[in-house]
Amino acid sequence: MGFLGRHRPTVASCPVPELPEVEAYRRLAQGALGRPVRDATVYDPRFVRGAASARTVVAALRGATFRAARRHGKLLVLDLGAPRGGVDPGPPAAGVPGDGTRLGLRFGMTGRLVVDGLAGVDRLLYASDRGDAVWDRFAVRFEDGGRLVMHDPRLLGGVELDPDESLLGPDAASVSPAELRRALEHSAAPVKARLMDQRRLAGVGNLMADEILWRAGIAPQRRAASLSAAEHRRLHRHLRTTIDLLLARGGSHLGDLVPQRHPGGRCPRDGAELSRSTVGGRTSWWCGRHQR
DNA sequence: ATTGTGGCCTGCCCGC
DNA sequence: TGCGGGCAGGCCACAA
Repeated sequence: MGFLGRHRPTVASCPVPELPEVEAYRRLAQGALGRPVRDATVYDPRFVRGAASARTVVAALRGATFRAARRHGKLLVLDLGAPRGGVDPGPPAAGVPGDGTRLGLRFGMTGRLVVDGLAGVDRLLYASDRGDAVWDRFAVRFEDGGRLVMHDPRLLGGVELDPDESLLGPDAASVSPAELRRALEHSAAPVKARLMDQRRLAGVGNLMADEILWRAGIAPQRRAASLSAAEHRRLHRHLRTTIDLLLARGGSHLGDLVPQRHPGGRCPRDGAELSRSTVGGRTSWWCGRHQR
């Protein structure tokens, strides 16, 4: 141990919560549907985001049930059903803030979801593997005794009552070519920054952006508006196939480029040493030989 | 309006 | 051996 680059690939072999991880959490959360909530606990008030206070969030949950688990980009939305014996409010109006019918879960970088003791993702990059209850930030206790827990050492995630889903762009897993083009055209920003802008396109984080651009052969610092029609098509194709691949493999860290995102790392395609720089405020790795 | 920057938050690993 | 600093990245406030 100790020589340059030895530890980094090891660390990078653990997932960061991006779209594939949140999709795994969504499936996990389906196991929480239809079960009456006995109580909810906010262990750290900083974990509650948005206008509603921790007290309001807890009040909205007590006696309710989760009726659906949806994913929009990296946001997991749990639709709240009526309290037991109450009048069902009917289908929720997605994107309407303030109606008290939806609970949004964000995982930041180190957040994880645990339902009845089962984690949706085995390990997290930069998150401790220890399941210390110290880092439980929010929990829902069901009448049947089970629990839904959000665990987040760094508090970069959070829960929000009635998150404004209209602020999110189209979901990256189903974005159409025209939608992707609209997210990129006329922009002087680097194409990578635009891909990661959740208002334009929801679901792509730093690791996936590097993987997608590497596969598409497009340099991350290229101005978004400078992409040709052929590059738009190529980027869309690789965006969709990369997401499908990572969903199938089960994690955003399971791309081909990710293991090489460290000093001395080489392009898996042509063997060139990868370049590193900051693009869109994030550390970016790319191949100067084939990404143009 | 768009685009860029820094701060939040903690664990880990480095050099001193 | 301990300590300080850099770094990881999603998201937000803020500046230009």
